[in-house]
Amino acid sequence: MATIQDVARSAGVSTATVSRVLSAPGRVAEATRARVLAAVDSLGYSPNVAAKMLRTLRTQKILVTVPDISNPFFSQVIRGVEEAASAAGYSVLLGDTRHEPEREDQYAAMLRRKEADGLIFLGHRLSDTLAEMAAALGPGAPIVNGCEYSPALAVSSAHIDNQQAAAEAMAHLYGLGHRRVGVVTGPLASPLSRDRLAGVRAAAQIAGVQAAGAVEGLAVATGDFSVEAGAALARDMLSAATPPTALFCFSDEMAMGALAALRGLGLACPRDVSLVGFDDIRFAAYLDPPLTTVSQPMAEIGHETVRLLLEILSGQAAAPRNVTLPHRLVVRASTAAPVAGTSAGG
Amino acid sequence: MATIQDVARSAGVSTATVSRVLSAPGRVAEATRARVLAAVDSLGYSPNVAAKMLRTLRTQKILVTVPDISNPFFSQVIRGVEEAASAAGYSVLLGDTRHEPEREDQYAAMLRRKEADGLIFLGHRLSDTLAEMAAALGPGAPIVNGCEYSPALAVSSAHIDNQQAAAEAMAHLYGLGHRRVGVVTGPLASPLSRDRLAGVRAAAQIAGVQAAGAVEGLAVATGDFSVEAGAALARDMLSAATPPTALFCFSDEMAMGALAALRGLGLACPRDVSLVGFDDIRFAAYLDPPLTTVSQPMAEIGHETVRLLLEILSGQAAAPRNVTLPHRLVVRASTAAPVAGTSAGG
DNA sequence: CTCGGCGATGTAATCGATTGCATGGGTAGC
DNA sequence: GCTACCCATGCAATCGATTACATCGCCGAG
Repeated sequence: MATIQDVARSAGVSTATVSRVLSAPGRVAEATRARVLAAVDSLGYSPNVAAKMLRTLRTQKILVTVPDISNPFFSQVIRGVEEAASAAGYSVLLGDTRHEPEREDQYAAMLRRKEADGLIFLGHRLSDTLAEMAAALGPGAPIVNGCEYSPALAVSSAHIDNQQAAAEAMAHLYGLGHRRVGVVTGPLASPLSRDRLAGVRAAAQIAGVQAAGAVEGLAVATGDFSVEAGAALARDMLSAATPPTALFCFSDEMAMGALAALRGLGLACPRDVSLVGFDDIRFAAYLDPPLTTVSQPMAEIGHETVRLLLEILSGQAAAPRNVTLPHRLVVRASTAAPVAGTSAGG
Repeated sequence: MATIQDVARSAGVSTATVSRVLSAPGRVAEATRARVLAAVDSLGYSPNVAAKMLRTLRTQKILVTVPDISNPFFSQVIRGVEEAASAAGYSVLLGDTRHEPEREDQYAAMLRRKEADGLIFLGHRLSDTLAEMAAALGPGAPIVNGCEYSPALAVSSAHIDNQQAAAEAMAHLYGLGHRRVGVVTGPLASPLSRDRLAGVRAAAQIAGVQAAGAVEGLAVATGDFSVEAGAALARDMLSAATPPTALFCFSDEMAMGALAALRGLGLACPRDVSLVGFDDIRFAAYLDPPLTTVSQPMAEIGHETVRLLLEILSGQAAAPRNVTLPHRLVVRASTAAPVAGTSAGG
């Protein structure tokens, strides 16, 4: 491994000059620069990152933590992060927290030890020590939230308008004539779930006013975004005395579970039960029936979080920015008007 | 940020002693050690990784490259890698190569620059420069292959017995009475696909011998593991003059695509077409019908690759080891005996 | 002709740890 | 009581870059 010393010797200059050629090419004379560059690639030199890091306190690394990397929604966002990061000359340190606070703390410590220049966390949980750090450093804290937006944490974030998106999904169901809708949320500790639930309630209210008394109610169950939870909760809801005619799941994964559950109960989708998911993961269009869902721009969320982080790292961030990216309700075949007999109209 | 100097001063010892307390506690007297440790946590000291890295040439990082992180199979393997790595005190640098050679080279360069102690690559492609490095360093090269096994590359690896697994899947279909089977492979550049195909052929031959002339043939199409490819290729195969009565896809994703395609053609699974997938991703059991598939121990593959890499890094590896982990054919509802009329027996 | 100034380059301190070698005190063996 | 050795610890070189400051030569203005 050639060092900067070797290059300097081979080009007949000092290490300072070599360093300048590589980082501030303008400050060194044309001829010298050429000589140095020749030496650089004849020796195949590339700077030692550890030395550079020690000196500059910059790692060129972004730490990305995610509650569950095997969740396709997150893995698509991460793909976007990786893409944008590597385009900007950063590498990605991956942390799968598995929803465990100790692991969150462990990764938080990495950031505090400056093993990465910044942190992008997907999901809503930020370790306490980092929350303090964010509060202390203000907009300069190199921490960005992806997918979620927690007003309590004063950090930049990239996400969709979850409330609005959920309201649209519900409006779609009400528009089709559904009156009893079951909702399978994510953990309510997450603002994202609460926002969506708020959207759901707002839509229900509007629908109730428009068709006075026609909305019979909302069954709400709290899931954890997994197929298994979707299946279990959908089964419960659909086994109730007056089951909903439509189900809205806060993730496509849960919708997949719900689909399996309703089949298990001998019900058909959308004939007996309409189903709406959330995320539009790659498989949503390939389910049977193809899933109506809220499409999130996953790659774009990833890109945007990186952009926000780089903005902070370059010192240009005056205040946290919360970027709302566009979502889209994708109507496929899993939603339809309820069969007349089923809808016990008020 | 407290440095080792601060700790030394505060404990009234030299930096050498502090360093020894932290890395070779046995070599320092009880009383001194206690004093140093007290100073360490009163100052909240933790060593600067860049400095340590510079001095020791160890990064405590593992680079993991993957052709597509958004593929749930890979993301589950990565989850296993991350888990084992972090348990061993390593962090994971993620590289999504997107099947692009330039990105592979870019990450290969990271390893050569020693930005990570070792590389785990999922998939079959290893950049040329690293292949040379592996050849040159022999078993000492800190490179491990996950999921795949390429005899040409003398590197350690963790994977299942793909040939055997594919043969079992085919035997299952033949055992049910299928005679015309369509196979949707992955890219044949990958040994994994070739191994599975060899298993398929071997099984076909055995079935042919056992039930003389009964096996009418094998339609083989080459996919790329994606839902889209699965859908397109299945559609083609099933539209043939004498379509297969069963399909074997080399990934669950492609099987999902195939499922959608056959429904699109008005066919039912398993009544008209049986379907076997590969991987047993989390969703396989939730499809309609639940998918018969070859289950791979994804987390375990991840763990094992880390174990192999650590073995190399500790200098204990005398020769590359290729670890075969157990797979399991999981029979669910997507496979059944072909309907009599459909099977145009010889 | 001289001096100020600037552009190009070199010198050397510095980042924060690790570690080979030196040192000094204590102990055991004879 | 002396020597030899060992254990605990300190000293200082070192890893490979960056960069503030010093230096040198040259040019143009007065």
